[in-house]
Amino acid sequence: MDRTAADAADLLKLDLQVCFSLHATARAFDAAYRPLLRELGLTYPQYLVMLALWERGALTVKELGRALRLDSGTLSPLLKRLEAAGLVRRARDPRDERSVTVAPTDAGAALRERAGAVPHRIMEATGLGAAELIELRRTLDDLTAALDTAARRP
Amino acid sequence: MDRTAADAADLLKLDLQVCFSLHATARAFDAAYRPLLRELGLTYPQYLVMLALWERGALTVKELGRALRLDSGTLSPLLKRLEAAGLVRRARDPRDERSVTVAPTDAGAALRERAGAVPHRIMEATGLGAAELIELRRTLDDLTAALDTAARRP
DNA sequence: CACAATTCAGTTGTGTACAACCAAAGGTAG
DNA sequence: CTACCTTTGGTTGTACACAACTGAATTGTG
Repeated sequence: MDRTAADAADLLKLDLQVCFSLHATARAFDAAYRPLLRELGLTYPQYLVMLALWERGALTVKELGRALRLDSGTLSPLLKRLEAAGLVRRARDPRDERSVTVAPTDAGAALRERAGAVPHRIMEATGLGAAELIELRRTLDDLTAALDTAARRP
Repeated sequence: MDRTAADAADLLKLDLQVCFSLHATARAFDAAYRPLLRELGLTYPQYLVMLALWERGALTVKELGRALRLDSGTLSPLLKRLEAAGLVRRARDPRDERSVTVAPTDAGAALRERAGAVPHRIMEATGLGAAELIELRRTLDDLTAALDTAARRP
């Protein structure tokens, strides 16, 4: 294989390598969060839901799904586990019985204090500065937007 | 809240936002691969296994796990599904009966041709050039390494 | 040789993640 | 008012992903 052919083959492998690296990093992040969240009795997606509720008070399942990019098939059982743990309350909206409003209980709100140390410890583990993290986030969001757009025009 | 306090709060949220963006991008990549791989009857992790086998011929479960960063609890059922689909063959290594060697069948090898178009179509969907993809991959790999190192020193 | 420690694949249990489908509630055109 | 359509949350089925454990095979050590 000559130089040009080798380069072309490498190029075709690039997307795969990026996708693979992406999954590896996502799992490494999970592994970093896991022991910290374990002390709170939360998984990472459950932590995301609690963060959204701490920030915005009460949300419907649909609003949570849009904010976290998760569908009802993922959220429904997750929210039932959080409810069973006594951290959130679920109730049909009286004005639209199709909607279910999710809100933190007192115990769920109290958990916020104990969760305060998590972000700092994770940021340390990344070994990156604020500027680099901001740049990375922008790159990832742009990439997600491009993939979403491509998915809608097949 | 004054400017400095707001900046500090934003900084603490950064790791979360990066981690969230990371998961979102990983899922967007999955969604981009899904319809292409569906035609081949593969999921993305199964595609990764087949790529490794196409490249290197035959690997033990342990070698696959190290290459793809997956453990036996994930690989065992995945490989059984690939075997049930007739794409790979599994056999105990006669020289070490603990090891299981996985190799593509003729059908598995033949699938490589049909998979040839996948990388190009994904790369188009990312909307990124080679240089940007290379840079992103380097950033992600560094980040994974930093998180792995931090995980080993708690 | 005997026997403890290690390696390797597999199993079980829990928790995402998504597609496909369902039922109830609400809205709308006729 | 009725028939249709959309919205919303839920359920089912399939497939990762990992922790914890099991059991067989191998290796190391006295």
